[in-house]
Amino acid sequence: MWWHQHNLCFRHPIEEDCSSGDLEKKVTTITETDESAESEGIIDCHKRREILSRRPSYRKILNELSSDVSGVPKIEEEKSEEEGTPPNIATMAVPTSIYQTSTGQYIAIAQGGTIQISNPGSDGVQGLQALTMTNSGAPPPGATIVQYAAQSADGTQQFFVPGSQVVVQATTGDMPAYQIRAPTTALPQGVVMAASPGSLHNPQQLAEEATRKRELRLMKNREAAKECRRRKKEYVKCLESRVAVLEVQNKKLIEELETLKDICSPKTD
DNA sequence: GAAGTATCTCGTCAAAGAGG
DNA sequence: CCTCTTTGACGAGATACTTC
Repeated sequence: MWWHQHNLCFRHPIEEDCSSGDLEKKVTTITETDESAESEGIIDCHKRREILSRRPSYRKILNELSSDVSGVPKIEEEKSEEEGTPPNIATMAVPTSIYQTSTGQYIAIAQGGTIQISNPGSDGVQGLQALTMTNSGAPPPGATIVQYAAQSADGTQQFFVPGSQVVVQATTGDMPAYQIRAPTTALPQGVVMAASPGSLHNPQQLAEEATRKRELRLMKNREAAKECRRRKKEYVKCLESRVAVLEVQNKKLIEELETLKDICSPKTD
């Protein structure tokens, strides 16, 4: 595991005194002793271990590197795409339509089927969430009416968007979830069905809820994996460029050493 | 061109960290 | 303790490259 080496870098020998078996599975033990370890006994070893044993993320590692070495780019907190202008930001600049929900959130529907949801409390881009309609094609002419119901007891909210699709907002926990759905054929367009918690006792509905939760989890993990891989690539790139810089530095130092040697011990003919 | 192999990319799962 | 996030591991499919 490549990150084990990073743990080696961050780990302090004092950890030997308070290390748990679980921790040992992930961290290679440093055998050499450190004189300062004893003097630092005052420090809460649990706290220390907590800090040191944390599995470093690519973002943290790279930011650590970037603080040490100038010229190393930092991985930003929220970077939607690597090169160029992120598509959601670009579309955000010129949204086709902007709507406000009953809870005060703003929804921007851009060309290409991207839906952006922003919270009123958030400033600028940070509160934006982008959703892409998978089956978004050219919206039918005139289909720009948004209809939504008042928030139900469980926080579920639906509203129609162009393209005869439905955005379903389900506020489970503190993170609102949004889904793009085709409206059920049984319901006339514009009629909103919001499931109340009491109506979920039906086994079929429970199964549907479980499926929905699973799909949401998979979708989130899919995106997380993409982001993780992007960070990993960036991190590897960063390391490679750092190696290149250090090689040049090393070469220069060797040359300098040779020059100094020549000066100090001139050849006698 | 077909077959085989190597490499890449992506989705998913599981385990552990992080935070409330 | 629970939920969410992060990331290594794994498998499947796609693509590139090589050999015949």
